[in-house]
Amino acid sequence: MISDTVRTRIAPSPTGEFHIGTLRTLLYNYAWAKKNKGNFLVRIEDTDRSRYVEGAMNRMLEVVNDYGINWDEGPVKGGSFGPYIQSERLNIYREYLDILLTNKKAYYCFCTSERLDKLREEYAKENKNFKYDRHCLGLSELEIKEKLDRGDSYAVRMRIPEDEIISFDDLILGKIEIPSKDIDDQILLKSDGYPTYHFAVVVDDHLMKITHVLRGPEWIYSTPKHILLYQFFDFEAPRFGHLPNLKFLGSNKKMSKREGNTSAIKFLQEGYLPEAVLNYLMFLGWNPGTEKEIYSLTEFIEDFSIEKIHRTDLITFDTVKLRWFNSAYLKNLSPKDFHSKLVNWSIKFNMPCLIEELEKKFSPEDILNICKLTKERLEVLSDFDSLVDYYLDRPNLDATILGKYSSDYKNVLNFFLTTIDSVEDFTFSNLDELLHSKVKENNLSMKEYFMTLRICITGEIVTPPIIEIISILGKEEVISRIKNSLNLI
RNA sequence: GGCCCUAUCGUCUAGCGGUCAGGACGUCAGAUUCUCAAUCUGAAAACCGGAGUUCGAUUCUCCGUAGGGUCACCA
Repeated sequence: MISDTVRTRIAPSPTGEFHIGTLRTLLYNYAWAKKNKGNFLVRIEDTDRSRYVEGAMNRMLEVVNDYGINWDEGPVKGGSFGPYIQSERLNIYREYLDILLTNKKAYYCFCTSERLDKLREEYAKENKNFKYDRHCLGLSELEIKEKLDRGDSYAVRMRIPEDEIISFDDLILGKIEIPSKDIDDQILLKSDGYPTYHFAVVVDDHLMKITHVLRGPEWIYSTPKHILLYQFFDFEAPRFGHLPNLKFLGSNKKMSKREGNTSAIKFLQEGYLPEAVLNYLMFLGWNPGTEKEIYSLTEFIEDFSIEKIHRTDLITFDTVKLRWFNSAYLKNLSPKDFHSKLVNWSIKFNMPCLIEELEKKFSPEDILNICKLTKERLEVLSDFDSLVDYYLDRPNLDATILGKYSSDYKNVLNFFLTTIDSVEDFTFSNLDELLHSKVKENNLSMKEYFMTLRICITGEIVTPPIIEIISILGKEEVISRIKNSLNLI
């Protein structure tokens, strides 16, 4: 009997960057385990030595950690079902392989890759589906022993039953039936002594007591092989659920590096908040059936259910909507939290950020004000610099732009110069009240006056409210900027 | 090509035989404080096609069509 405790896993291969699609798969598995008060574990599937990338495992674990996901068992951390790295479990696989071999559920194959390639060519010529011709199945015990003793290179294949319908009840797609005659005698042990994915995954999921497997759709067709292996061993199989693939907008193939950013860590580097990315990812194939859209991880765990996962083939990863989620999270931050996220982001990812320069020049209080004004206006943290440069540098003034908003900008600037010069208490509320009433009482155009001031102070036509900005810059600086402008034009 | 799977606004989706087919992003228009953003209001925008079942199909069945997946000693 399979364990009552729900146990799920994510099993990445250390062959490169942790994929954003893998993060969604992880999220669903994690949520399912946590919803059921179960365990979620990380296992590293590094049986392909040719694609192994040094250091990739640690980077992957760090990414998962950066996204704020905690796993209960895994490499480094450990657990009672370890080791959690497949290359450290070779003796275990060998042990289980021997069971299959003695039960004649698997057989040695001494075919060379040359022979297999030739076979494939022949099949292709006749437009037939490739299936291993079981050339080595007919070998006698003696022949096998001879070849083994001689040290011939070999692989081990599983013996797929001749004519059965293998069916399973997919948690998402429902009943799936695949005829065994369409399935190839899958290699279980490669000639380098490492198991293939199909073999290792079954042994490990069983030994690690995995109860539910939510994975990408590319596994649908190999699930019968896994089911068969469970049957060969007389193990109870976990429940499988196959998720829809992710693609980029405008493409109809699953996300590839060529088309855009597929690396989970890069989103954080670009200045997306982990919780925003996670929130967006939640909705790529799942929906609570209500109108709630902003989900924390905890809330997601609460509402998540496998039944609500969408049955479809391809889902568009839409960066525009991701940006919306991110800006929504940014807006919700207090100025203080925004500030610390910004600083931490800049430090962690070694991203250049003007916040450092700003802190040298402005008081902590002013910094928080700058944060308050800025967080409403950016979608990703990396946009920050482009929104605050005028706090540090005086603008290069362009008289033609000034002329666009006022035919008499010198007068306007002189008006502000004298008015501002007279202000004693240089606070926002005071300035706001004073400047507005002055402009009004002289029956002047608000737009003309404030736009001219804005351009003079910042050099931009789009900024937060200009009076907020001058209250932060301070009287001295503002007067100096206005005087400077008057001299230039 | 064989096999498996899928099909609602541009995108993510709600819908589980009877709905003015709902929401969100995006787009457009209006309101609003000095510009912008935000906010609020409103608009345009979808059931792939054809048969069948049914009093009635977006919903069930079949056939097309389109798309995805898979056919490695990769995962």
